Amino acid sequence: MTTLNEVAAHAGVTPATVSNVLRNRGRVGAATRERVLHAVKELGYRPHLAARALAEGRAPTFALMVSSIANPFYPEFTLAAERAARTSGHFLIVCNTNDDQETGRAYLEQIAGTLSEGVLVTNAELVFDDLRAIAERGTPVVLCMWERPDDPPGLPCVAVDFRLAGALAAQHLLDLGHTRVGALVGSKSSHDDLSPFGIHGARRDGFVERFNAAGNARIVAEFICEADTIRGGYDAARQLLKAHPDVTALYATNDLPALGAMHAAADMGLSVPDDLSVVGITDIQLARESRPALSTVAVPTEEAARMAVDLLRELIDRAPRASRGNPGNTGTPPMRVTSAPVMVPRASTAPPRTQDQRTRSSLRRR
Amino acid sequence: MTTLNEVAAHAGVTPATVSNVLRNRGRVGAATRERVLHAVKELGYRPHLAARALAEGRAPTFALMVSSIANPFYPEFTLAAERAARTSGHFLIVCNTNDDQETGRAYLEQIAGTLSEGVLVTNAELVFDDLRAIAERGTPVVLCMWERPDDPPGLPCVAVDFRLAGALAAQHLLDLGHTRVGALVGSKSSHDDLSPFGIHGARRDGFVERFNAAGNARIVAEFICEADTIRGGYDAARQLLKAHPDVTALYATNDLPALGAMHAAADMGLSVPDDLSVVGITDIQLARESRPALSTVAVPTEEAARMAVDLLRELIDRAPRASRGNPGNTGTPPMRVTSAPVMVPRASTAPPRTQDQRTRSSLRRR
DNA sequence: CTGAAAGCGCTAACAC
DNA sequence: GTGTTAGCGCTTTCAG
Repeated sequence: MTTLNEVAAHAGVTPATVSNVLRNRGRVGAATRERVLHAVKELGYRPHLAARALAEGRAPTFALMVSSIANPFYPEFTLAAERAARTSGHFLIVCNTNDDQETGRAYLEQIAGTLSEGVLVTNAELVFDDLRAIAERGTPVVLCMWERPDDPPGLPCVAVDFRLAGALAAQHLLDLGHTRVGALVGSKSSHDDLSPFGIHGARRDGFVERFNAAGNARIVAEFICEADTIRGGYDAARQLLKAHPDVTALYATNDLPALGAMHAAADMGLSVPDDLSVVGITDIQLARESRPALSTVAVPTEEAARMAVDLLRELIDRAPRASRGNPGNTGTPPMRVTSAPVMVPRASTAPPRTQDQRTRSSLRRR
Repeated sequence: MTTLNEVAAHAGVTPATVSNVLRNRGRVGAATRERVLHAVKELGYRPHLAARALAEGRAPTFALMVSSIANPFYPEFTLAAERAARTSGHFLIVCNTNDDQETGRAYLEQIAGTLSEGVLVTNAELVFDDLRAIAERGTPVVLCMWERPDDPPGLPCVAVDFRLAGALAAQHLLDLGHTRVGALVGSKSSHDDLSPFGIHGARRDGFVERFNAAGNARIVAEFICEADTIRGGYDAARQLLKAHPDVTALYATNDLPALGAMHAAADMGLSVPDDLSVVGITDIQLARESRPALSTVAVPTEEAARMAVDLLRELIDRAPRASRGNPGNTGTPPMRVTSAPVMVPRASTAPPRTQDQRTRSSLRRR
């Protein structure tokens, strides 16, 4: 490994000068600069990032906490976050918590402020208290997909109006003429300060409110999705459809369960969208690629990732290492809100069949 | 931020002692150990990983290079790799190269050996030379999904027998009685020392060889998949099916294109598997979750990830930081081969229709 | 068993 | 413009 010192020796200057030319800091004479650059090239010098991190008091990485990168939403987010992070020379360390509090805690404990300059969190519920602690200790933290702009989490965050997303889904179904629908609502966290519907409370409430506002329509049933997966949606949808065969549409608070609901419908002999409409939330890649393509409320994932990284950087700049350890600015933590979600109608939703169409189709079931 | 020194002062010992108790190194008296531990707890001390990295000459991270984490194979691999890495206290830095040589190079240049103790590479083609350079410089590198066990890359690697995978897919189709099939072969890299079919050469050759070995069967057409995506498979399949409507089955060298082929079939009025069988390779999560579920050759992804991480660690131990800069052991680089891929028949493959069934079905097309 | 001292590779004041 | 001098926080010989 070749070090700054070696380069300096080779160029007949002092390490400080080399450092200066490499980072365009102090003014350096054109001649020496040439000599240094030459030596750098010749020796194949590459700065030791860990050493630099120590000296600068700041590491060139962000930690990104996700519940599981296997859930297709997160790779999309991760990709965007990484791109954004790279613009300031930061690397991204992925931390899969698997929705396990201990794992999340362990990551934060080790990484925050020591190997990572800041922390991006997509699933804050489980480690909320730890995040507060980290933040108070002076390491910037940003919650990346806060679901309720109207209810700030008490930490810096980027919020997406998921209540509106739910409302848009409801409106879409209403517009198509659906009056009896079922809802599959995802719930995993049992964190107390969240709605009884867990982390998808806002998505659920937005849907319910809007749908009920239409006098003649009703939400026939709500079923909890045990897991935010295709399988979870499949199981929940089967139950719901069995218990309430008269619904003409299903709303799911996330795309994966919505996709699962489509499969369930298919397996029960219902054709989507003719017999049953299905609408989800997020617009992950797969929603475009499923058959039929999933109607869903698109959420600005990339924008959220970019905003989160930007916010993180601002926090870092605002609280330079000088003030590390200080509680930092005591004002209310900043919140950014992304642009609004938008309904993306695709092939999984259609007007409900008329009564006798339904009768016919019902006969076909099972 | 509380440092080792502060803990030491608080405990009335010297930093060396604190370090010792924290890492169970030098023998420390039970009493002092207690005192130190107490101080650590009281002050909320957390070791500064960047500082430790510098002092130890080794960073607690691995870099994982992937072409794009958005391709669903990689998250699965990443998850497994992260788990394995954690067992030795390593974090994973994800490096999305987007199949761009410059990006890959930039990552390696910066990270390898300075912020990462080792490099895991899933897609070596583009940065092969750089990897060699890195390795020679003394930073361990492992290629994670080498496709041809019989043709070692000249770098440490974990190989999966993809030729066999192709053969298994062929055998499956043969067993079902297919005699006229099409092949969708993925190709992206144009690296010279690879087959004309790019990085999927082994998968293609294995299939072709086995299929042709059955005298009465033939591969009617091979089409190149421009992109290793659902869309790429969709486009290629459409073309192939249009040009060769008589094939009864499609083989794709990866699951995503296979999924796309199923969609293409659906859009062309062909039912899978009745009119057309489709088989892929890998067995990504999505293969299980598609409708119909995709028949595919399962590749031991998790095992590969684990083996890769293990191998990387061995290389690190073998070439301790003392010998950094030395070419290291000059023998031929180690290669590990995972257990064999296995055919997983699911709903997307079936025996071909008999002649008049086909005629009927053909009429339904368009 | 514990302390003292040197140094990992780099940056950052400040002097010359 | 360039060199000098201190560290960053931790590990690690080597003495005591």
